[in-house]
Amino acid sequence: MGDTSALFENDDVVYAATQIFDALSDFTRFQILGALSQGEKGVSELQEVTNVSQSAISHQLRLLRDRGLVSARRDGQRVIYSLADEHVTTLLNVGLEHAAEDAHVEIA
Amino acid sequence: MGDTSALFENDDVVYAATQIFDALSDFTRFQILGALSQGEKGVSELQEVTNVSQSAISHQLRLLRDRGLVSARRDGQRVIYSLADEHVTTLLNVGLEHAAEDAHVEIA
DNA sequence: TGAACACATGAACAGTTGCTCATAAGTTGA
DNA sequence: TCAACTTATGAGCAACTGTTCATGTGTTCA
Repeated sequence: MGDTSALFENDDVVYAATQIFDALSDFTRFQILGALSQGEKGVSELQEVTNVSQSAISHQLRLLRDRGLVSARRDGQRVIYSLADEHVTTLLNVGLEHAAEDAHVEIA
Repeated sequence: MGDTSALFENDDVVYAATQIFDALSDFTRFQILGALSQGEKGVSELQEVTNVSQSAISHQLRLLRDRGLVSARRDGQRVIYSLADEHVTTLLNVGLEHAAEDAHVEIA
């Protein structure tokens, strides 16, 4: 890992970092991204995972699309979403691991 | 890194992860944590770094204390804050690196 | 073409967030 | 003890967030 200390002085970079973290800070979005980290999925599949309404999912997917975290392709009537950024997988895993440690949950 | 995929099904762990990310999702808090990642600091020093009011800093420090991300000790009139959790440093760095890459900023 | 299906979008609303302002609380030296 | 200094806190408020509800858009198949 490079020396990141100088990056703290670059407001644009700091802001961009906060935006990434913000995307991961909501329960529904985290679940969506978690599901997508295990493979691309359609909206109805994501709905099963998250247990919120179709509309709510779509709104969150729009936010994630706008921030460049997921990308979409159409397959007939369905729209298939996938992670647009490998970075996200890393952050999800690091965040989960740390949360699990704090909560004393064993990692396989 | 262990296999984290099972953790996505543990709502408590997922929620804990979102709370960590939430702490990192605000510009002021990110600056505070960034400054602290380079060593413990008093409130007035943090105020210089962040350029917001003393009250605003204190409110954010309270949130970070409540979430267990920073710890405080008194030194005379001053109160010295430091990171309570090594995890945070990792996340700050990973987030910054990724943000810098996205923004095509060179890392030393 | 039209009905059925899958997803997206806009408005509206309650809940939350981060700030300011005023003030309180803790510490030191005179 | 009191004034000066540093930090913390509560109330209040404008801005933002995540959801629901209603409806729109795009696609398939008969």
